[in-house]
Amino acid sequence: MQKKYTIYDIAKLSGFSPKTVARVVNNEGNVAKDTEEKIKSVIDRLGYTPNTYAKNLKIKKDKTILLSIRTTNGFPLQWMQMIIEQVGIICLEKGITVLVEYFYDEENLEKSMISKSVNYLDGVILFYEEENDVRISALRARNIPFVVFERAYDNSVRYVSNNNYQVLYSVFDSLCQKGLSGVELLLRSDTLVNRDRVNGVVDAFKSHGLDVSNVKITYGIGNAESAYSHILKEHEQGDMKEVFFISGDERAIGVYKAFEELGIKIGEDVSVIGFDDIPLSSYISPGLSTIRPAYYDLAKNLVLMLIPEDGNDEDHIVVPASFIKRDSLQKKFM
Amino acid sequence: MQKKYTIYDIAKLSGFSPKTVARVVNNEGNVAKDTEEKIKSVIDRLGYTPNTYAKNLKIKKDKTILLSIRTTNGFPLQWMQMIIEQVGIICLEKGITVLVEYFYDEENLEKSMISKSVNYLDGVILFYEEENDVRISALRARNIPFVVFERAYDNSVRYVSNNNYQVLYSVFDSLCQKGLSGVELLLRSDTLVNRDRVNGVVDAFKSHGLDVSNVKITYGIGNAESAYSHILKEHEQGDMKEVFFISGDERAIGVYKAFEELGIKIGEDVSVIGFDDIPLSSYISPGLSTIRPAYYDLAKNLVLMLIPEDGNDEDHIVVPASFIKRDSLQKKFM
DNA sequence: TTGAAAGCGATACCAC
DNA sequence: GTGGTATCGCTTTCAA
Repeated sequence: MQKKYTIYDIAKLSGFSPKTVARVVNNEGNVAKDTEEKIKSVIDRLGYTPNTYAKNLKIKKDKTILLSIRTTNGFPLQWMQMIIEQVGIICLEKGITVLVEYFYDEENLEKSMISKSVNYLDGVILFYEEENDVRISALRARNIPFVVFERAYDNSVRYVSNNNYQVLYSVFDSLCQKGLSGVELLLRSDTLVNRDRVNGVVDAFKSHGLDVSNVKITYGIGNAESAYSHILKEHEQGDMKEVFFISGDERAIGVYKAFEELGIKIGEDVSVIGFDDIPLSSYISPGLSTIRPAYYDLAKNLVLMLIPEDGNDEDHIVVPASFIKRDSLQKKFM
Repeated sequence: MQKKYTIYDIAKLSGFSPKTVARVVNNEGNVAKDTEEKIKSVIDRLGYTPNTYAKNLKIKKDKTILLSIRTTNGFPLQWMQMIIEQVGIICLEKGITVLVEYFYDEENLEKSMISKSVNYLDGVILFYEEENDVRISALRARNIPFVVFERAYDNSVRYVSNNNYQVLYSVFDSLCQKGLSGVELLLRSDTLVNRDRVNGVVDAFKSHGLDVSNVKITYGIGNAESAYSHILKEHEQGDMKEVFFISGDERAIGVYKAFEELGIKIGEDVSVIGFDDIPLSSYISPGLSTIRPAYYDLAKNLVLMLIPEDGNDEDHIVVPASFIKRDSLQKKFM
């Protein structure tokens, strides 16, 4: 471990004052070309970099945001990784430091950055908000700005979300027009996000004068396995709709496996529609029709909510997603 | 925005000195029970938390590591997310702060934490090291400890890796014993990791006295799409092996799709083996046989290399992976 | 068990 | 263009 140099070391060795060194380091201008070169050469020689802590002590300059990810839902899902990557790229560009934290139980809150670092954090992005989320009360108590991904339970909480209602409405409006008889929605649980999606579908049916009983809603489909066994059971009971919407492309794999075993052809006998458009969706066979969130826009808005640039002051931002048609859709819907 | 309280505010309001407040905040002991209670109540009332920058200025206390992820390889892959999550959980437990950074081109190095924050970082975990990686020279120049995931090009660089050679050797040793005639290895490119894997397979064949020409090596299979089209082309040319090892479960989807179109039955006519054991692998049909890295152990060792606990001083740690047999394996190999 | 005072490494303000 | 100096909030002696 070698000695860490300070601005005073550079000042002494270059023969100028600490303030002038600071001017060079921070590109403040008002420095003679000659002076600048001399100072720079000393800096390079010693490999000096400013001490982050000292720099931010007097006046906080660096921006830092935290991604707080609840992990109780089991395996990390790919859509989240896609947003995280976009957030990372945007923040690198803007010089914002990104922290991540996998929050997995309430007792860990005190170990969390949320509890420890008030002055440190400029904002927090919360994934998987729950009702009465302990993270939110902690953030409020500490006055740390935060934003939730997907519509929040607490309406006073700011969020960025997909246009769940609208995109589902528009997809099913179009399918109804093309003769859709009925659909089953396979969902994890009765969350706000899913309520929006359900309402979109239901309203589309209504707008076509179709009976709402043609929309079958099934909760408890939290992973590919439960999707698989649900379809098998349903087939046995002989109560199947024509189209299956499954909230999460990863889980669609379970639906595919079930239909394959049953000898039912996806894209011919039935249609399957997912949500997320993860990379694998175009490579399973038949290609999975799905709803593609605008990952970059979602990420950008999440960051801007915490570190606003000019006049961003909306509390709720809804980002349009798009429908990607692939072969899992019956011909008549294409 | 409310006023941020300092240790002096707490001292004044509680009637004790800043030092005594510090003793309470940091659980240093040697404080009268009564004093402690009074001070704590003031702290709670005002929601005081220490200023991270001031705390670390005099003597650096907080531990911070950076995950540096190169993104030129396209979509984020799930295995990486699985390691990141484990790293996050381990660090939360240990009170280590985790930064992530998506590094996507050389020019961004100067914006990177690697360049900016010497005093700030206790260590860096590098994903997707390349030959003459600019990140490594920067880290060296700045004397920041780092570790690479998977065997490094530069042998003086510390790394944590899967036991690529050994696990492939052992898998193919067993398959050869059960009558394997030939295998094709579908790989992205000629990296060290893949060389280890290739050598494991080749040595297994040799140890059974089999001709090495039975091991066909194909590079350029970087995603599901290229796997798909490669298999189709190969079938046309009539040059197919019996077993396919594809480096990355996500890409196996392309192989599945191709065989399905060709009417070739995986698990009967051919076998497919992946690497990573991501969640979807058990739900595609037939279930994908694959090699499962010990994600938790990998993560733990990566963290310990940077923040050693007691007597960790190895430079290269190789973590055993395990073979998961599923239905994509022909019966004779089970 | 408690407290006073020096110092960490930058920045900002004001001189020159 | 350049430099002195107080200051940020906490920790660390060292005394009491």
